[in-house]
Amino acid sequence: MTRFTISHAAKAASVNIETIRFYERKGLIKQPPKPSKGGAREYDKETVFRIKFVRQAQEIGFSLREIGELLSLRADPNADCADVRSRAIEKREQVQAKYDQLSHMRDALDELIASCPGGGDVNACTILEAMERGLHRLEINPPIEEKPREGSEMMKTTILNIDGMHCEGCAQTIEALLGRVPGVRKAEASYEEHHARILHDQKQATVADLIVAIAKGGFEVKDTGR
Amino acid sequence: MTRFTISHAAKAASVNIETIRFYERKGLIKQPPKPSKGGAREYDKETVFRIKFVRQAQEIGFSLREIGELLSLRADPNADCADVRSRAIEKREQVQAKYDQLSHMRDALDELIASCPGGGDVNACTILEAMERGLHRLEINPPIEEKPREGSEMMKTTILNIDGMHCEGCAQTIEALLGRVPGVRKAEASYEEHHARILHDQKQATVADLIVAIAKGGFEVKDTGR
DNA sequence: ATTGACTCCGTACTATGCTACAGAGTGCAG
DNA sequence: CTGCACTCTGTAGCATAGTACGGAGTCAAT
Repeated sequence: MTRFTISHAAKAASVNIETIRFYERKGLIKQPPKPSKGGAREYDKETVFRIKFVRQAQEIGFSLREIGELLSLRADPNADCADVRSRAIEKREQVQAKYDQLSHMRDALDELIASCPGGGDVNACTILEAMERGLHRLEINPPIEEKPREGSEMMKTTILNIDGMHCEGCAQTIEALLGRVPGVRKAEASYEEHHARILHDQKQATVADLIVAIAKGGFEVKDTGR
Repeated sequence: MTRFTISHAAKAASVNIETIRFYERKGLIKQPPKPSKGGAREYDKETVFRIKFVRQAQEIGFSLREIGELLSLRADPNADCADVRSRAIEKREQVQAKYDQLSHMRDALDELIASCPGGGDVNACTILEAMERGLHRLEINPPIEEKPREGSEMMKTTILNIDGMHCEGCAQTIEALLGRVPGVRKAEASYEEHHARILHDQKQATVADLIVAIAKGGFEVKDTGR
């Protein structure tokens, strides 16, 4: 395993030495112990990779606190699976939101580039106009049709058989995931029986919505019970 | 046109009043003049949209300086088309880089979610491992094969007829775009003759590479001149 | 006319994320 | 053994991006 002094590690990760020490103080990376034979601390390549990850995550708009949260996600059997899973799903949603935002901005820039000075599709002259037009197109052609919000409720209980639960915590995760779906009134998941029982308004939350929410957690719905 | 007082504008854009004043001082938004009839300044909905844009752009990792650069891109016929275009292309590349980064992180999170505690594809236990595995997969199956870097040079001059140049500045943009392609030794673009003459190493920069580079600027290659 | 809810302007304070530097120690090359 | 190039520790300074606040003014309702 390759060993680095702090200055080599800094060079390898393209950061200032002081930045490494700063991250150590912040707890983002652990300070390697002083070798018993004396001399300088030895940094390994995993730590260098960690530092690079921090910089990359900053690049896409995460704060050091958030990056700490990302780094603390460990899916090992000793960790609380439900907790890790739900934090990872939350982060995934944050990433997805940024992703959509970037995609929108990229389209706006493309339009702007094509518009100079008059070759463009709708001839947007500023990035704001291009962004707004993008939003407008979304409104005219919504990618997913709105759920009917008005009208009478259609409450129903659905039972879904689920694969992939490994502990009671996973069942709790599923309950949390289902609870967040609009239109779900009550959700109970059982690890022993590998299923979930959901009371939901069919108008707002379809069975497909429930399955999608569960799939987001990496579980698989085998069938709708009996 | 809807008018807002500063407090309404702040509420509409979900920011603090002081933040609006701060952005005014930074030149990100212009301070509306005091109405001649006296009273409070009136903010329009375009300004509110501008503020929201600033927040969104921050969310995806742009600094206020960079956001100022984005906002200053105007593709109107009076602006220097070459300058706007090349700055827009630069921003587009920044956005794309972030986009790729996010996509990679999302994949890593997906793998992590699926791994808890043992269901995953390769069973990565931390986001770092998942990221590293992602990189590794890229190395095994590179999406684009490496260009042969070694071997003798094969210099050649290619002439491309190009549509969409509107001014001498656009020709300069095309030269700049071509100049950035590895393997291009010399590039000359002419607005009057609507073509570009490129001296390039065919081993490193294929004609297809040149066309792609030009297309990035929103221009169209009609044909390879005679 | 007074009160309350604002606006306006300037200045001061804060958190985050580095970056620099002083002063002491350590290891090894010449 | 004497430099020299580092390391280590602590503390101080800096840029960015807000946030707070004091004091004066303005408007509209009671």
